Amino acid sequence: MISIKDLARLAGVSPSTISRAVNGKKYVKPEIRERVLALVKETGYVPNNAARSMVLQRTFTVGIVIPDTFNMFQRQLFSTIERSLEGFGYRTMFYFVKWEAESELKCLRRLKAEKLDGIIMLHEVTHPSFYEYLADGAPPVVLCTFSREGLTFHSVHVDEVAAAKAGMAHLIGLGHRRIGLVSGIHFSFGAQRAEGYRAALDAAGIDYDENWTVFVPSYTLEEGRLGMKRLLERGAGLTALFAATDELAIGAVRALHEAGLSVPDDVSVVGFDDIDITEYLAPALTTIRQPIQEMGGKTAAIMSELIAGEKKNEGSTVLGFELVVRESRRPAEAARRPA
Amino acid sequence: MISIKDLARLAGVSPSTISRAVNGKKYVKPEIRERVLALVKETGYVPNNAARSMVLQRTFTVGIVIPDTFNMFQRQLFSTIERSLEGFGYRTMFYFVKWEAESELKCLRRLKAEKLDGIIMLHEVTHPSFYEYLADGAPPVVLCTFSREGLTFHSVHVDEVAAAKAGMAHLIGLGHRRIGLVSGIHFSFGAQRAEGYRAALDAAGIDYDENWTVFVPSYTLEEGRLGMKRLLERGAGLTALFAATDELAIGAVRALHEAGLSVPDDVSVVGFDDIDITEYLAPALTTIRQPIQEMGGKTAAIMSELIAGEKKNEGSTVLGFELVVRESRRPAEAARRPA
DNA sequence: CGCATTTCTGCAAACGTTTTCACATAAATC
DNA sequence: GATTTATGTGAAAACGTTTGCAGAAATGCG
Repeated sequence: MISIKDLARLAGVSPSTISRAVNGKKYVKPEIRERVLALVKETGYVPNNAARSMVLQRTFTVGIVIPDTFNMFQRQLFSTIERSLEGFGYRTMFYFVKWEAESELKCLRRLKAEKLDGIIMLHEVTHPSFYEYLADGAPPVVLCTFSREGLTFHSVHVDEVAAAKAGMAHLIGLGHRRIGLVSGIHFSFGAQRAEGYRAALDAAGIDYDENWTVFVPSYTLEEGRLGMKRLLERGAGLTALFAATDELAIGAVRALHEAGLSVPDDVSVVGFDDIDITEYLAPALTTIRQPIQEMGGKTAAIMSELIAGEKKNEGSTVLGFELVVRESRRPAEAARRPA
Repeated sequence: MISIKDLARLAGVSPSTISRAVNGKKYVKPEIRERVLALVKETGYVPNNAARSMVLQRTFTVGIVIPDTFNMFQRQLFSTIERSLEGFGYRTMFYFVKWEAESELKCLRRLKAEKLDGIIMLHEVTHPSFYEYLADGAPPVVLCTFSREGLTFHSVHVDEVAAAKAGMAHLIGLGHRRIGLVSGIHFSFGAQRAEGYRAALDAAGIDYDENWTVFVPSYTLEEGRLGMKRLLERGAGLTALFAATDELAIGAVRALHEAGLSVPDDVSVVGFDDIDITEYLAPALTTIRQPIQEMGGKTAAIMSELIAGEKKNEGSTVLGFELVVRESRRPAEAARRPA
């Protein structure tokens, strides 16, 4: 692998001049610049990142911390962020972390070992020392899809409680009274969406029954299926289900089918996120759309401003959600065989 | 951010000793090692990666090149590889590349700028200079999910043609004769699966009709839908469809539904890959399973051996596939209304 | 033409590690 | 007790860049 010194020797100039030519600095004689650039192309020389970040004390790289089991929503989101960040001239480094203290600490060590320009959290870590680092020694931070009260980070997210309420309001508006919930025990959005669920029932004057809700350990297809099975075993006579994510909803629909029930003829289902696949399902899923493009773009833009020092490292950006009505719901009176 | 020198001053020893203590080398007095390690924990010191890779001339990092539009199969695959690589003590750096020469060249530059220990290709790039680099100046390379004839890289993949033939044989065995194909124009697997499709028809003595096949520009849900729509417009009376990926299959099923046709009552559908969601769909998708765990594990293992210098940088590992029969197919005589 | 700018160039220091080498001390061997 | 061997330590070089500084050459201006 060729270095700047090799190139300097080849071009008959000093490394300093090569550096200036390659980086498009002023004060390089045009003919020399040309010669150097030609040589660069010919030899395929690329400046070594490690050496560069060593002296510059930065990497032009933004770290993205994301659960290693990231769901389709997060997948679409991080792609948007990555593309957006690229537009701002930043590279992206992914840190997949598991739901374990050890994995979080490992991630933290890796974060510290790099001179990142910024960190985007797409994952709500739990270890206190992680937030300690973020608040203190770390480069600029943006939390995306969640916020953390009491801490002054920038965050970009929707109003989860209100969004869940809107989904529930839709079902209630269709005449449903006995509405189930499948949510997860992890991440604050799980609790917030459950809170929206309850608030909507309260607002409609519906007596809340513990039998209607189930909390699963992760937001996967399989957990959605298992959660719905548990709900079915209780025989609570539900005519509708609110799922905290589209994945859970898809799993739940499968469980209903396996039990011989139809969606939406027997049970209506509403999901959350509006991932790509929802509109290709049978039935296409009614869901709450999070504005993925906007979220990703905004997150990247804020990060860019933060790095440039044009913004203070705090503030909350709350984006709008949208109810997307598709095929998986039907008025309550049409429900033939409740679950 | 604290450096090794700061730590040396705090501990009252030289940086050399700190380095030895932190890296668990011999020749450090036990009590000093203890004192240093305590100090490391207290200060949260983590050695700087750039400086480290500068002197070591390596990064303990494997680069993974992957399409920025990676599908669910690739998503599951790279997670497996990442986890596996972590087990071998390697970090992972992702390079998302678009289907454009410029994007490939950019990726190439980034690859060169880093002193990676190895490169795993989950994406079949096209630019000649990319393969030139891989063959020449690059660290060890493993191609995963495809191979490249004439070039001596290690590759891990299934026999695509045989796998497609197996899927087709299943449909033909069910009595289907008029079988459509939706595949893509990019990546060699698109052509290979189409080749298997044709070979199966030939073997069964079925006259191949150009109207039965369509090639789409990418392997997305939407392209599957659009591809099937085009097929439907031709009115070729198909009783079955073979899709080159599960995503295409899901999109195609949607198109059939939109046309008022039932899967599998009117048209049987077989996909390829066996991504997670296939078994949760209605109908659950019959498909060819690629052994994702095994592929990822094998790829990581080979990479690890390659880095350790225990293996030559060539050779092909062909893994087995498996037909997974689910609900999306039915004997041909049962087909009520062909497409 | 003489002087003040401006443009160009190279030297050397710096970034934060690891490791070789030389040296000092302790332990083992005879 | 003298020699060999093992253990512990620090100074210094090296990795590949960028950039401040100083000096040289070219240019501008009266």
